[in-house]
Amino acid sequence: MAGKGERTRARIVERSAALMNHRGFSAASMAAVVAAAGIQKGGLYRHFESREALAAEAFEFAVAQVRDRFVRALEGKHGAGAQLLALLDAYDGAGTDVPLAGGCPIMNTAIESDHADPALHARARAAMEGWRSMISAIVARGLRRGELRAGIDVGAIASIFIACIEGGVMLTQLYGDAAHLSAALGHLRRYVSRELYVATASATKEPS
Amino acid sequence: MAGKGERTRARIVERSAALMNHRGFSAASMAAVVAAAGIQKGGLYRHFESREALAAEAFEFAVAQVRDRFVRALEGKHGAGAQLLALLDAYDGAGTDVPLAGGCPIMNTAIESDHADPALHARARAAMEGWRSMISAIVARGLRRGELRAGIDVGAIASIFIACIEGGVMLTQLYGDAAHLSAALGHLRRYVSRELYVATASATKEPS
DNA sequence: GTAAAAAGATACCAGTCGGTACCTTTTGAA
DNA sequence: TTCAAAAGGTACCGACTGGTATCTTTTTAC
Repeated sequence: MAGKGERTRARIVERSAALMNHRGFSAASMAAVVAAAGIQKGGLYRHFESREALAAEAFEFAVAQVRDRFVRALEGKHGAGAQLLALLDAYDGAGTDVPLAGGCPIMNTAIESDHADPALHARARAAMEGWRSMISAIVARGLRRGELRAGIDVGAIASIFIACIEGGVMLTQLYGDAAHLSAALGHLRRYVSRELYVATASATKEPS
Repeated sequence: MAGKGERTRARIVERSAALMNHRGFSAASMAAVVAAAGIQKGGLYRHFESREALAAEAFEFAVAQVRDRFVRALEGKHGAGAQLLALLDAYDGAGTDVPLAGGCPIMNTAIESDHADPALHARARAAMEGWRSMISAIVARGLRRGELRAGIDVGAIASIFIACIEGGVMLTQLYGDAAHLSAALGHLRRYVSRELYVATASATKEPS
């Protein structure tokens, strides 16, 4: 049965993550949270020490949801080029899916918490670091295997990828038009195939 | 003398713009605003109908400050390539300058107001549209004059530019490290010179 | 210099914020 | 079936929110 309390607690985190990614992990009021979670305040505070603690868990949940999406997208992909392209493909149509419905939780929180909530800001930084290291690892491995052009800056490429993607997500959220994210993703695909690739197309098929 | 009231009003807008670009145009409290402006609430509300009206003016002021920076950067530059590169150059060291100290006000507001403040969201969209049309106009003129490669998508290039820049600004704000924005700007510079340019280097020097 | 008008300060308002004490209901092991 | 523990609901708290009525001070035209 897993215990009713645990199920309720999980439901609160899920609903809070969705609500707070839209309204802001700092900005969303407890009144809105309890309404979305289908519970009263007295009941909610039995499961969480404070609003801050709930916001932290909801943020980590939202980040994990997005991360899982991209980890799944990498399954079965072995070449660095194929993995980078798989990450980009994973964004197509992601704008309307649950995890990314309110935009990227890391970017949202990075901007919302800047100069306002140091604890949340640190969480956003840590989450972004995970996202960066995921891309950096792919690029670094591709470099070691000679699949990607030698001499490129691993950290800079991670920054370029994330900057372009996050900016595209922001524009698509702002205009309600997926064309902006598509343009950014298309640009990165061309960047990968024209500037980073050194191996032939077969490199995307043969592992190691 | 310009009237003491007008000077006070201008001071309130300036200080509010700086404060709200850090704390959020929706999130910053009136208590913080009046403290930053050096005035009491009763005095402030003589100049502004409501908090919302002040936030709107502060936002437009912040946007105008940033826009002016880039309009100035374009002065004397005539070729499309030179203008695009001048825009990118204008970002170097801009992270610590007053207008961009809290990040791009358009992006900040786009994310903060999403699903929370429709009026502010519309202002962010309008401001972004101005930013987009500035870049689109440069690219379109470059196309007409044969300076840029034919067949490129003007709107898509504007999206790519803004996405990459805004994402770079966000990363630099998040980490407090200008390297991320520099990587994004360097990427766009290479993109302009390798993918967009069709004319020789002389095209950057001879107007029309 | 004077007096009216503009500008600013003080002190308050109702409503909402996050949070909690306390009571009722539900759960689940014996 | 029983009953203690867990879970949830109700009603409240002080602090803070945006906003305003009212009084005092400063500015400015004459």
